[in-house]
Amino acid sequence: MTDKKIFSRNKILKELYFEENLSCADLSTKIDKSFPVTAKLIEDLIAVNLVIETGFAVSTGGRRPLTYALKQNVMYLVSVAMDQFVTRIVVMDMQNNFVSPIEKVVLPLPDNAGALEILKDKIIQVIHSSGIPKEKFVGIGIGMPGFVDVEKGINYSFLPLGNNKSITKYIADKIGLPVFIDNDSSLTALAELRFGAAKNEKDVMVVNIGWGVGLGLILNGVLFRGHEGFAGEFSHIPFFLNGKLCSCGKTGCLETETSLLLIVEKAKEGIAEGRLSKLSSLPFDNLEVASDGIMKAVLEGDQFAIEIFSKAGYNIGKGVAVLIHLLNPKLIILSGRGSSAGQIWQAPIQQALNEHCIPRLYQNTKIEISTLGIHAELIGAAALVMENYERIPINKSHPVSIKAIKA
Amino acid sequence: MTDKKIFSRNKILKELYFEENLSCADLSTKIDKSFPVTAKLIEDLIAVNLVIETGFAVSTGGRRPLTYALKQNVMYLVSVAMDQFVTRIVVMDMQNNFVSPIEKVVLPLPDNAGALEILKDKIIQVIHSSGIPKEKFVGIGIGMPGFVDVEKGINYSFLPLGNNKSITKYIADKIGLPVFIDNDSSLTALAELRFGAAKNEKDVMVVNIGWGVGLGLILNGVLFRGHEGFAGEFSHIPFFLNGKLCSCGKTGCLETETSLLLIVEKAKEGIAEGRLSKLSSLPFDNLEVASDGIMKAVLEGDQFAIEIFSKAGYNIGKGVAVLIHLLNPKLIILSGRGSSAGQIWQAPIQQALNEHCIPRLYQNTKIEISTLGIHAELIGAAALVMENYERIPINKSHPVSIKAIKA
DNA sequence: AAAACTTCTTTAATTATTTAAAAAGTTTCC
DNA sequence: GGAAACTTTTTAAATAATTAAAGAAGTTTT
Repeated sequence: MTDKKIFSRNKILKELYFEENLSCADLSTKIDKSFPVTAKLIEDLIAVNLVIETGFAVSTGGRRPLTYALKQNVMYLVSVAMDQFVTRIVVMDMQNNFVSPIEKVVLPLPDNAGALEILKDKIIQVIHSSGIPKEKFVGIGIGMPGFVDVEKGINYSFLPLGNNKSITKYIADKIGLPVFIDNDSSLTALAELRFGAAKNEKDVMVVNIGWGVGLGLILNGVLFRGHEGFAGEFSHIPFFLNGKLCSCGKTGCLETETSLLLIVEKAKEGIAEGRLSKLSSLPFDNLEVASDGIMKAVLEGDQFAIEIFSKAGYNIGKGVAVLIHLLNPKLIILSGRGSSAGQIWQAPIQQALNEHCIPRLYQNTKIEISTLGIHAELIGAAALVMENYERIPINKSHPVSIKAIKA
Repeated sequence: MTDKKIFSRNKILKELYFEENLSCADLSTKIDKSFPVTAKLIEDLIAVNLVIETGFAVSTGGRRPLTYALKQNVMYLVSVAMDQFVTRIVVMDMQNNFVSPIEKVVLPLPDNAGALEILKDKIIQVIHSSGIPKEKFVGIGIGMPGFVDVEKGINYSFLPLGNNKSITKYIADKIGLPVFIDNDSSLTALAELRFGAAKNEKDVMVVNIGWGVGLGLILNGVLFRGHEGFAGEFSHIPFFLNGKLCSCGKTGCLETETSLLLIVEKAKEGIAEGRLSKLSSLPFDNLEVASDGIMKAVLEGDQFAIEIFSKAGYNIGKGVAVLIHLLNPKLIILSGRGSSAGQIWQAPIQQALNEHCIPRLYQNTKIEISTLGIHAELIGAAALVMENYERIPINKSHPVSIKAIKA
């Protein structure tokens, strides 16, 4: 089988990962090959047990097409979602299921020279304890905060490795699987684009509400990363004249007035000042538990919690107004950890848009809360590997590949 | 000749418009066809006198390639650049030369029901007085302010035509040539992308300093227009808490603190307050003359004029800081009318970036002043037609096309 | 100064795509 | 209610494109 054919074959597998049950006609247009070529490739893939027929799709006015899907239990992925404090690792299958328990590791990233090695060891551990043979893994996808160069596999903010060495190469060498990294907000957006509310949409902003306020940009139907891969630094746009010092060293950044970190802080302050609220019993030193607790209180109607969220939401909305003016998106998705607070975001954001947007511009822009929520980054990390699937070099020791090549 | 061949043939003409003197190998990759196919098409184009050989290019280490270019005096374009007050019309050839005098028409757009008809008549007049037979015109490109839907050919802000009828269709029907419209800032960016400082760049922001502050976005190497085509509304992002009412009805928009309109106003105020300056003799009721005069004074070192520009520049810079955070561009080009003030913009903008940008982000972002300047929009309007050249339906009465089809 | 290496051009062989036709299914209209 | 008209998928034959190979022209290296 020629390199080109393998490339097309892998593109079919990739398309079937992103969308189950595609017909030969669908695949033909998606991989940009003619029907005969596509049909032949599918036949081969069925012969080597990577793809199966899944019956007929409903007719759209003509003959019903045969549909195909990836065979189960043949290929797996490792997904890693990191934030500044906690790292989650999980094994996923090609049907987007978690097939191992989500391993949660407390792994603070700032000023942590050993973080990368711990990360590597934990990934190995998760692979081992999954009981799945390593040959069945396609690759490892990792989402992380900071300035990430996707191509070079470097994070300029965290996980230092000396001399700008490649994180992906480091882990790939140690574990023996292809590794891909990206910024956490980009992966959140990728998850939404491929499996969430942004599916099949062209221009979508995914606001990743977490300890900061990240932004993943889907422009012209693809993830936009910018010249050096640093696009989406929503958190640090100069936006307020509040004089508040930001973690980045500047003042007045967007995140000085909105983020889950700020919300936890405000809650802590309020409780200290004696506000009556369900929040009074929260352990404010544990950020994850505290922020989850506040969001739970919001859903239960706690006045104080809602008040804090409304203020933060209004400020996010003002930032979103800037996005709408500059990029005229069709949809804005609120995703990430903070999306657990649900519809509470809608009202204050809409209020901000009413005040700060030209009507013509936001009239046709929807705001939606992610249904992927906290899992978005993990799903995005898996998707990242598969985005690059056709580019993964054929590893001779890779049974999955070998079987297919023999055909 | 099949439709597909005509499509590829037109793509060659298009590529030769955007870049003179391309080799067959260059064209082959650019139109995404094999060498034999491309060679055949070029042969045909030479046979019908649309393309000529232009000798050999310098060797890049091997055999010197034969280069080709568009034949002169065979095809022409009409370019129109509108702002809210003045409209410019000119005939251009395929070598980007103005081949007629630039016709300047005072044509105020706000609340002007008859503007479209005047525009149409003026275009006809320019075509006639150019003395070039209509069959030699490929099409008409028009840049205009406002919310423009490029596909539908509608401007939601100006040039009303009732019932959302298409401006392009209206003019095309009356004149008998294909018409394309776009937002003025988008065309400025297109000109920079194709013929200016953004040539061959991937991620560039073109800041169009005029009566407002427009923005043309080049993302992933192509002009980005957004979901409905309204992207780039830089002027009206909510950015200041100055309480100043903007023309859009909101307060605190970027353009309330920076734009040529504001600069003229500030100059007028200053002079009225008795500031000593070369500006005292300017006719402030004539915006064009006044703003040109102030920019001239800047270049001549007038203190007061420089002071005004520095403040405006700082505020643009603060806005640019937002762009850099969100989109991580490689290059920012200051274009449009205001670029005549030249390098004076650099210092205050850099100052703003120093204060409001994360160093890592703006370190590798350049700021440049456009060399296309005031002509950018006209050049962009011509480029707009040629961008769509392969899509222009073959008009049977079009000698240029007929000659080629016969082959 | 000749050999080795690049790059462009041409021709021939291979490969892929297009097109036409058949098969299977849905909707419409008399 | 059932045949006709319309859709869409699939198959097979015709057409067109790409690729590979070989030759030509020029540059760089040894």
